[in-house]
Amino acid sequence: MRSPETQQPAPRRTYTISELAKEFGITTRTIRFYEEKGLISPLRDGQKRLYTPADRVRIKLILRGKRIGMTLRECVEFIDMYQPGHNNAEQLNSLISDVKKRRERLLQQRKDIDAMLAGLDEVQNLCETTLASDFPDQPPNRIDRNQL
Amino acid sequence: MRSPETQQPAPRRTYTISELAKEFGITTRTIRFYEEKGLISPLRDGQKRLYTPADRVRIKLILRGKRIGMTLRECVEFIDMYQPGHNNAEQLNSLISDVKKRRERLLQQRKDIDAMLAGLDEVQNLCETTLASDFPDQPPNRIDRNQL
DNA sequence: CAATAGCTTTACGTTAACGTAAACGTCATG
DNA sequence: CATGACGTTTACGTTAACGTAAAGCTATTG
Repeated sequence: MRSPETQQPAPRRTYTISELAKEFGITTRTIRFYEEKGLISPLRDGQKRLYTPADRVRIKLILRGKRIGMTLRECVEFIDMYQPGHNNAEQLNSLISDVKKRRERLLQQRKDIDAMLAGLDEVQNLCETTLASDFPDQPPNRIDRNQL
Repeated sequence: MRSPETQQPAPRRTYTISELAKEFGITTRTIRFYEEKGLISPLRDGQKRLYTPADRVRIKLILRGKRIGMTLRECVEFIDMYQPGHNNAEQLNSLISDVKKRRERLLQQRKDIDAMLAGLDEVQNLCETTLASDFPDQPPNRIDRNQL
């Protein structure tokens, strides 16, 4: 019944620091810095760092947080929300409270983004109509706005 | 025909630095810093700075940019997209190109935010079901998830 | 008129998030 | 065996975005 295909690929794989750096477009210095700050704790093969898939995910989450302007500290806080480890009701309620606050901030950020996107649409339309009316000779490069 | 009501409220009003600081929850130092960096150029009443509604809007836009992790430089770049001043076709096409790049980044950020929001929902659900099953005595504070 | 409140300039301090450089280990390879 | 290619630690440098403090102008108010 347990055919090999149904088993997880068993990601026993590990990564070197430069592999991850290359994959994520960051420097090894950055990865070591994150370790310095306690955001990741890779294994060691002798002196060399070995990164598990879990480490890789953490880095991914960190970079995602950074893209929306979170500090490293906030990134850890966010990631830590995923790790249970919380037992009693008080901690759970506290966590729920944190989640709610963070959600509010994210919703505000999404509002901000939507407003900016709308602004960009306006600007682009204005540019294109201006181009079409003032420079009818060279038609603007066709932009497929439906690609979104 | 031009009844006073149809006229714009004529926002002749100006603001002091501390008024704006209070309104936006920032310090006067921050506002002066933005001026230092060329992001705003308020008028002067003698020695004192006087901010127009336009200045106020710029600050608003700056803070909006900052909320989604833009640097001050990026904020100016973004705001500058709104100011035409661009005449020839080359500049217009360049601006369109910038707009497209910025849009891509914003869309990526929105993806990130949505992913994080989904994660938060999961965490909250987990917390609440855990609370409900492990501590049936004290029911969790009811959270109206439909408020969104 | 002295004090308080609010504004100004100048300038040095601070924190986060790395960059950059030096100096060294280690393993494969021509 | 020397020479890269890759890894390591240590440490100082850098930039952005302000904080903080000092010292002074200016208007009103008790």
